[in-house]
Amino acid sequence: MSTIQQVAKAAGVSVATVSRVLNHSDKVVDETRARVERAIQELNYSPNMMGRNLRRNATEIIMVLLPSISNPFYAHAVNGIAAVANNNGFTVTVCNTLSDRKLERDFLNLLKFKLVDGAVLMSQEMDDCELEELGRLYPVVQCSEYIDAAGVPYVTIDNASAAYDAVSHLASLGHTRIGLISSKVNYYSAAHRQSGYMQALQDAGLEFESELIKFGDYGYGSGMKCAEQFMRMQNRPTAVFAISDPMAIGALKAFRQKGLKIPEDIAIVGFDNIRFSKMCEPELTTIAQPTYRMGCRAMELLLERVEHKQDLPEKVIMDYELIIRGSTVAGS
Amino acid sequence: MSTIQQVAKAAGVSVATVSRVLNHSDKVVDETRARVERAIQELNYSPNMMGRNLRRNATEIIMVLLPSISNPFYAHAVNGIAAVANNNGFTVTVCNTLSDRKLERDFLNLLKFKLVDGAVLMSQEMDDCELEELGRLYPVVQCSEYIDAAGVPYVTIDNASAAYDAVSHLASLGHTRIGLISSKVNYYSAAHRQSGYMQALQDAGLEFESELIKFGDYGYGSGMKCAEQFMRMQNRPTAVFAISDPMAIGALKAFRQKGLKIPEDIAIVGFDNIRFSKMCEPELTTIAQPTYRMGCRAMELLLERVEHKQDLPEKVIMDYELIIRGSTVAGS
DNA sequence: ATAGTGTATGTAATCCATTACATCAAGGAG
DNA sequence: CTCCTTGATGTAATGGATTACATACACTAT
Repeated sequence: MSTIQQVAKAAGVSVATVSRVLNHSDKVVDETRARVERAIQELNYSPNMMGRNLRRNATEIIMVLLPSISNPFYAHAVNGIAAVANNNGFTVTVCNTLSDRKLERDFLNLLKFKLVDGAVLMSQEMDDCELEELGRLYPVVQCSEYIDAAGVPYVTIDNASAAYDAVSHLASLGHTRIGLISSKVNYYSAAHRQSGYMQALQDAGLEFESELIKFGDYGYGSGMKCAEQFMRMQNRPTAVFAISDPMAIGALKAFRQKGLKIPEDIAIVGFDNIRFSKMCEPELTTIAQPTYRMGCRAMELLLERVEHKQDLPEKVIMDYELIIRGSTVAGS
Repeated sequence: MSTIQQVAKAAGVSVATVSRVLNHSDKVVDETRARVERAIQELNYSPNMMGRNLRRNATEIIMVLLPSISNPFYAHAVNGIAAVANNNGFTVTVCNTLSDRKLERDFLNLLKFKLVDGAVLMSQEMDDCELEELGRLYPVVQCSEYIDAAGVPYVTIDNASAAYDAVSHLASLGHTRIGLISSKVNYYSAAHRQSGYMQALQDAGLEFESELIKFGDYGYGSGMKCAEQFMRMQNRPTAVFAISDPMAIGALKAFRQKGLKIPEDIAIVGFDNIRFSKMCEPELTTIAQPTYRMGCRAMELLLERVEHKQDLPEKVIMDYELIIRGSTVAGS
């Protein structure tokens, strides 16, 4: 590996001149520039980023923190984040916390240690206080999952309203016992979706019973288990809203295995519109978030913070869409 | 942000002593160490990694390069990679190339620029020569998708043999016209699976016809399109082997939409055993790769290269498993 | 001819932590 | 009592690039 010193010597100029050729480009006479560029070629030189970063105190790397890359929901958001980042000369790196506090902390240390310039948080294990401090010290934004109180900008949808629409859709189809498959993990989005569910029941004049809520972990398997619990009830629901597509699909699968017909015997609504929601049978009615655009928007907010050190705690609420398919209305 | 100098001054010692407290721990008397640690606490100091990395010429960060985080197949491998890496004090970062050569190059520059210590390649856009050079210059290993000729270590399964088993399974069920859904992208794994398919046909005494091969892009949608092509044939196959699960599931969906019964009218085998393969109807017969363990093994190889600069081009072939489910044998 | 202006380039400080080598004190051997 | 060893700590060079400031030169205006 050659250094800037070697290039300077080879070109017969000072390191400052080489640096000028590499960067600002101003005030270097053509002939000198040519000599330097030739030397760079010959030595196959490329600047050592550690040296540069140390001096500049910036890396132009952005980190995306998410709990599990195996959840396809995140993929589109990451693509949106990356698109905007790349357009602005930043590189994006994905860090998989596995919902582990210690791992999450390790990754966040990359911010502290200045190894990344900023972070997009797609879900966090930390509490409001920690997040609030993090937001004060470093450029971070939240995307999709968020904590409002922490003064950290976020991009999200109105989860309560989306859940309200999903459940109202079921109610409008005549269902009077509507189950909820929620999450035992205590995410705010889950709480909001749950309160949207409650509100929709109330507005439809339906009775709420605690038995109607089961708790999963966002995965297929847990959806199946919740469905089995529903089927063991004497007075089982005729419709179920699951706060994630994999849980909805797991439930759908379990119901069908027991011989129930979807949507005749039981209707199902999911959340997130993952690709597979169109592949299962019947296709799944679900809420679509504009994940790609949410990622883009989140990255734009982050860029403002990284570049201009602006720290208005912006809040962006994006539109969602209820996509009606065969799991609630036969033949659609 | 405080520096080591400030800590040294606050503790009334030299920077060397502070550094010793931070690192080797040898030869620092207890009382001094206590003073330094108190100063570190008070100043809320943590070492600047850029300075450290510049000096040490290492970052303890490992990069995983993959074409698309939305393909669930990669997630498990990444988890395996991360597990081993974390156990050894390394941080793992995932870089999403979107199969874009330029993006891939940008990410690989992180190696050149010393911003990461090594890389696990899960699929590459570059040609044999570029890969060979990359392997000579930096610690890299291949996982799953690989190029043999480049002298870069790899962990994989025997793709030809796996495809052979899949197709032989179909032949043993009595199918005589067996279609293949392959990839138009020119990955070696696709070529190997295709040659396993050919070999199995030959060994089963079946005729090959070029019409029996259709080409997709690994995704659901392309699987559906291929299935539609098959259905337009006068003499359509009674069984199909797809080299990815999403394509298999897409095909399954398309066949069912046309009223075909699976597996009675047409049997389907996929590849990768993604989670959905158990969620679709009927469940999908597929080849399972030990993805998590492959990730672990790849990371172990990489660690040898990163730490001991060992450069034997090791080749690890792992076992796969044919998982027989309802898409080929009713009721299983 | 002289002062003044502007442009191209060089010198050296700087970012922060690590580490080879230097120093100093204390204790042991002769 | 002197010399040597050992252990603890300090001094300063080092890694590579950036950049404020200095210098040198050419050219214009008077």
